[in-house]
Amino acid sequence: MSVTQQIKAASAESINALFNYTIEPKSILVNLTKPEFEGDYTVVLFAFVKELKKSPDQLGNELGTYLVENYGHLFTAFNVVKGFLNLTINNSVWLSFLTNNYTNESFGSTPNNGSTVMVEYSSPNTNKPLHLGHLRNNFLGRSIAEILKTTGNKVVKTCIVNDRGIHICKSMIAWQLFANGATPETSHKKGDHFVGDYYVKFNDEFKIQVEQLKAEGILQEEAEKSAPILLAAQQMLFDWEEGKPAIIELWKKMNEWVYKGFDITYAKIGTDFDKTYFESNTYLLGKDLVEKGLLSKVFYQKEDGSVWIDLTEDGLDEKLVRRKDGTSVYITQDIGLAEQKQKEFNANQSIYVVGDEQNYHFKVLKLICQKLQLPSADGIFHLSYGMVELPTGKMKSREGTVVDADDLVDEMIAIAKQKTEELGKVNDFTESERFELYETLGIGALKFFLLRVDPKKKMIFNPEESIDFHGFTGPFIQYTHARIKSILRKMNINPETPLEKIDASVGLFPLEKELLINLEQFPTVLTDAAFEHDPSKVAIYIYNLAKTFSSFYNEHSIANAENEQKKNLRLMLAISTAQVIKKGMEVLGIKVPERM
RNA sequence: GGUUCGGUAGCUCAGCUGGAUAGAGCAACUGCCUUCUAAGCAGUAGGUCAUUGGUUCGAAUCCAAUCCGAAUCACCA
Repeated sequence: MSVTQQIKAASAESINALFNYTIEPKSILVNLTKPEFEGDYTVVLFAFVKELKKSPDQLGNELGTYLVENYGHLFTAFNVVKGFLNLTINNSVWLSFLTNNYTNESFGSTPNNGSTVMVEYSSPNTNKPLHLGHLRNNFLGRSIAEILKTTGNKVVKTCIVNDRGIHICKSMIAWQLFANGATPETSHKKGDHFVGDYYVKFNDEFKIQVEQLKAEGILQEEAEKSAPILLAAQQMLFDWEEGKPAIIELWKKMNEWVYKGFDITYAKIGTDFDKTYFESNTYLLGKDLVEKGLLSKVFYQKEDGSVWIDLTEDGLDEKLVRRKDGTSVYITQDIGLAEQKQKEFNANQSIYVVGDEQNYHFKVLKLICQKLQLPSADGIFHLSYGMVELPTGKMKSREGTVVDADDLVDEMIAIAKQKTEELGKVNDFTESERFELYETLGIGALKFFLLRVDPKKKMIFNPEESIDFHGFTGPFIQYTHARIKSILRKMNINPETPLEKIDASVGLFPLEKELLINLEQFPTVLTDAAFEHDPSKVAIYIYNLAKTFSSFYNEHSIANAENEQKKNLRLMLAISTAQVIKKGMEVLGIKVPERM
């Protein structure tokens, strides 16, 4: 039980004993005491003042007295300011916490809770390379999966590859028309970029053809529908669905190029999946569910044969689930895939990491699944995240305003290299050690930058200003870790080094206590982050921990502590901090170096 | 137009289940490397928490209205 929980429980018990009045421990508000007051934690009493018919001061004094008298192992002193009961925690609480956990690798983890969670993320299209938006998606998905793992869930990471459809055919037709048989190898390009270039090429050509048609007096709208290259792409999609061998072969070949490219990017940014679904295999799923829905009258058929669901009673619109020609639409595939996943993994929860532009879609998806009474329905959770925008607005692939993932990653690594070399700290590193460090720092800075913000909120990225390495950043935290490791190396301390038990009378300086209070909150932060599906909670916490350590480090010497007891205390604090930083950064997918 | 989300320091963001004088980082300015790594530390300055009204002991936080911005409401995915 965390210290905060203990305070709540003790307060509830005490109020019951003193006033014969029952309150839920959860309903008691406990905060950290503001620095300008004496004490560690503060119980806010206003909520109970009226019910207990006491003045805030009276209540505070009576409760404080009772707590110190009966829970002396927890509290040593109290004071009351207005309606705030400030409590000083017994140092032995902090010391036993520290000695019990400073080498405990599972500190922060929750035991297995028996539940299985699926996390679907990344979900790329195979017609263009990954961009900054995908990076936010990948980092979020990966991090949420790790957070859920450490908090006791079995996690299955999945990816649905959008490998078919008109957008794929667009790059295929452009390649046929303009490539002259060129391949990624002959043009020395990464496969996903190579294919993406033809997608751009399609759009360029499309625009030209539309202009030509307009010059011939055809209206814009009509021209956009009848541009020959678009018609060719549509024919190609038809041929693909028919299984025409030449088209299938081309489709396979081009997708292979893209996958090779993705593999390189994924390996670099640390993305992986337990199960990958391909839309070309799943797009027909859900058709039987349409039939079932018609039978159970969840769906209805219009005169033209198309099938719909009426969601107006739920405050939404009517939604199509099958076209009049019998082909299924996006939502139907998703319903089918949801059922498929349920059959395969029987998960308690299924999290979809998808941008907030699809909020409506997922609302509808969940609602339809519930109406169809699919067992997976209630477990559907859309982890909706905000778009990454440029100062000039939204990124648009067609207008070339996207920030390419590979370019950005390379740039970050290059900046890390430059900054590190300027500082001259790695002169004795081998070539491969250096390269590894630059990757750790560059990618760490990028991941932290994208994960430190509340996922729900859109965020702005300015390509003109490079991502910082100072302050509230990944490298600052990595640096804190490296400094601790450096101290331990110099003092010849390793994980097996036994440290003497610390006497309760040792006394704690404010910064030592602040560090302890911070460290003790780690498990709570992880469970909160899991509950909220919010890695930024962890990022902010780890930053504050590193910041507190830096202040502590500057104020108090470890190697030259006042006495042996203090030296051991500070060593334990340092070891514990390094461990929490490492584990916290790990769930964010960020490595921490031993040296930098 | 309907629905949903957002507006906090010059910039990027915390804080939002109501609690003490609204916090960080960047940028600006002052100090601190002969003592465990200065990617650091300590400090100064910077705010009408979009606006107005309401709820109450107490509102950045809850409610209403207004202004501004975004997403979405496809037989696209």
